[in-house]
Amino acid sequence: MPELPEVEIVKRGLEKAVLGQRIKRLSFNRPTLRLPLPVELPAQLAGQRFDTFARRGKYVIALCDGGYGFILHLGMSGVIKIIPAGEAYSPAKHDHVVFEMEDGGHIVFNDPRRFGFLKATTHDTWHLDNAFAGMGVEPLSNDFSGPVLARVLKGRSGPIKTALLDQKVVAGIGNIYACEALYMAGISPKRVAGSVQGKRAAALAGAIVEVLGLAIESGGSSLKDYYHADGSLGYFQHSFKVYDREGAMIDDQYPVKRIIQGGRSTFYCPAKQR
DNA sequence: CTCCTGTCCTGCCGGC
DNA sequence: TGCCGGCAGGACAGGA
Repeated sequence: MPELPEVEIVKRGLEKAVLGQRIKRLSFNRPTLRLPLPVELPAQLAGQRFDTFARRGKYVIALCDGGYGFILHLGMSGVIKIIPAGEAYSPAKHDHVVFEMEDGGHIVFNDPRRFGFLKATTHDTWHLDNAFAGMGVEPLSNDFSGPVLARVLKGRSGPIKTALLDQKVVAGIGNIYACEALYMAGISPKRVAGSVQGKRAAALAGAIVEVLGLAIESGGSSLKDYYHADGSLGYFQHSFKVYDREGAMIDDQYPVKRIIQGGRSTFYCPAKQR
């Protein structure tokens, strides 16, 4: 579920809550998520301070002053919960990873479907991790533009919607924001990806930047200090134009349709997207 | 290379 | 009320 905006909010929330704070203890409540949890990590991180949080695509990178750290992916259903110092932490179902901070606060990774994972890494090597090999341009960086998008789409014969979900094309876009950006740009999800060039590519790049930026903004502003009352980070109220709105009317007359592409739902408004 | 399918796992919702 | 099928925001492997 978490796409780039939600992951960005998680990263900012962690910065706000525990940057510079010392970890007292890290514990795992099961041996494996999507990948085995790194058994060496609790010993590496005990007593260390968080000194860096970063995001690349849908990944959060967390590093400590001792040089060790981890790369986190929230999968489909993962959330980070922050329980501030002074509040009691009561373990909940699917709390798989628990950081107990020196000040008494807790950071918890909860993931019912267990598609998420956590990998050990270091300050010096995290950027070399396989997770980032071949990953596409960061859409909110200065490196992203219409011409750049046009270049990575060139020659692709599959539909544009499916291409946008490929993390090698653009980093961090998932099913929701692929649908929303295509709607905003007026481009049909069924259009051949390679035909999104020139003006269309510029419009789509602009729409991607806008829709991701707005989502981060609304997440940041609608969350008190970036976390919910229950402490969970990573979800916030969105208002989507087409996603999950099959049958809704655009301009009171054009219905939103749902189709399947690459085994996943696509929502779009045929009358408004070509 | 690109594309297509299946798979991992739990929870929730709608229909009967 | 309960049971069952379908579907869910992701990513990767394997085969064509």
